[in-house]
Amino acid sequence: MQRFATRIRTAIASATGIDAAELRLERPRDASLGDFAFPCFVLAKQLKAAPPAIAADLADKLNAELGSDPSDRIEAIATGPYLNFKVDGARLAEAVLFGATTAGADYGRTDEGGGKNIVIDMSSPNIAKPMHVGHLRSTILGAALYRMHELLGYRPVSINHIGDWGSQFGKLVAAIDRWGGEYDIQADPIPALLALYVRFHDEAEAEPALEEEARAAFRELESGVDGQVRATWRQLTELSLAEFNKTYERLGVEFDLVRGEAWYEDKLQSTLERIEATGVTEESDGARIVDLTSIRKKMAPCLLKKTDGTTLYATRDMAALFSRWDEFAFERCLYVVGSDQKLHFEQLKGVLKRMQLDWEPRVEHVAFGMMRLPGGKLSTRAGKVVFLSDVLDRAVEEAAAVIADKNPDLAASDHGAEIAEQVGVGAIVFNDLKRERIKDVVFQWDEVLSFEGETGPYVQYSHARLCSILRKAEASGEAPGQSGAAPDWSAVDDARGLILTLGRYPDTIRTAAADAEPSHLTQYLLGLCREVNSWYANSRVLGEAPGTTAARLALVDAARVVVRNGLAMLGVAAPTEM
RNA sequence: GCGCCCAUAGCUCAGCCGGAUAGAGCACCGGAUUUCUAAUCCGGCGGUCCCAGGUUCAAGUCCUGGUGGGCGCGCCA
Repeated sequence: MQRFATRIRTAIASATGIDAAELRLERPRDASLGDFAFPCFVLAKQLKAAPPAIAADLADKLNAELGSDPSDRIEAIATGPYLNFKVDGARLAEAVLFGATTAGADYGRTDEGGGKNIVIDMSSPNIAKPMHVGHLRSTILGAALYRMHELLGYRPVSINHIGDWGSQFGKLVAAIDRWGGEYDIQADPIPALLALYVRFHDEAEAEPALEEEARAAFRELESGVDGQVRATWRQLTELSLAEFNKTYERLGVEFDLVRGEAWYEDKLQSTLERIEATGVTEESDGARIVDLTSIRKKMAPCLLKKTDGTTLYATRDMAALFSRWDEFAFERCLYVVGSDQKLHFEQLKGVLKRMQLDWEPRVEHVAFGMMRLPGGKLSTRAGKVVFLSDVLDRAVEEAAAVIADKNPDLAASDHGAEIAEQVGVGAIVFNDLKRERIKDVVFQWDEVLSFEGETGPYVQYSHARLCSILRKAEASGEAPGQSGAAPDWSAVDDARGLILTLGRYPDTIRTAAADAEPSHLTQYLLGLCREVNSWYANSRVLGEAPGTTAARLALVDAARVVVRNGLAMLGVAAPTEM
């Protein structure tokens, strides 16, 4: 695939004198026009001629060169101001289809990352609070970016920056001291802790002494004393992590490092000194700040130390950032965090800029839009949340019902439950990665539980159908290894667009990773499946002339590989039947 | 008040860092199954690409100014 584009580019380059690297080939609006397109407008000024004339002229010149090898011919066709190129169909099919199937799970793998580190800060739930639908986005966006970078030869490092520090732990400890006995924290920790947290806020309004107890508890925690408070904190952390892990397992997500804010506790002092040493800090209203108005007019300063000398969120994040740079010398450090924290990351980067650290551009805030309910914002304290586990459970239930309806034999078999899990969870994950990450989303049950149209199950179903054809080919003795027939590539002439799409998979991964935008991949998969389904609705694969069947099976197999790989990148299972 | 982000079909969204006639899904209407799984496919309906200027051979895409919505704005995280 790449080969054809390169040949075209070098040919244009030698005919026009333009650097081949600067030439960008497009996709013709209408696939019947050709496989690649080059608009000639850009040459008009230089050659002092009208674009259509240039196109016609270039077509003649290029055909002489690109057509020289009759067995690997590329045809140049001038269409108005455009120069379109049509690759030899058999060559294209062979190169793309065999390329994908022989590479298999490694299709699209490159070493362009050179083993460079990509730090991905993702998920980051808060201890003692439930994971809700809002946490899903960070987790699966981060996981998808992880897999894509890995495929491109980078060495990703995922870090779960658990929210395990801060004044809210004082509140929790105080609440447990008071009413802990009334709740069964061990049995079902998260709801119990949530209830305690909510109760603290309710009762603290009437009883201010509670706030003081909370502050005292947090002071003890911060002091480093290994007493009762710390023991409680440690226990809370362990219980919560065990709960989170259940969800991570269902989502197929793992972390290289689980480092909460507390992990950076002993690095705060050195971090402050490091920043102070560059002379960018100053005193303001008794607090220690870094002024950022030189970065952007009226930008709020970064607060590093409160009046009372204690540290803040930004201080701890700066400590984390330096720690990560020192440890990994990352090529990119991706913060997969909601767009509501945009300013916070601009401030962190602003401090790096003022310190004149040249690696500042490598720190990127991969912001995503807010999840809201039809009634308004999510709020843990107000109880306006949709628990992630409930969403997954309901989706799996729904999937089981659909399978029982559409495929009763499968539902009754050993793996019926397993496939329901894969389809249900897949629907949720795919749905969340479907749109551009920056867009806000309103959580709607009927939308996330939809299995038709542009959904995860649609893609999974397409994959299952392809697998089914391959299974049947095996049974009838028509599979490639069995029949031994040479593919007659003219039998897939009607699938040109589809073949080109398959060839574009590696590039899709590349741009999705570069833009930190997995939706490029979900959209690609939806388009690919639409093309595949449409194609085989009209083209019979099995039982045709051996050469025809061989060629079409090659297409089916390549499509199967690409869909399966793409889903794997997203963390969505690809069942072979459903 | 200030800053950042978003705005494309009734609804939810694509639109390949400026190119050819703006595309899907849902919903609605109609059609396809003795055929490799109908979670599918085919057709129809549906557009002042928020508004006004500007840049350009070319603007949904870039710039400026508005409008509407979201988010944020010094001792919370």
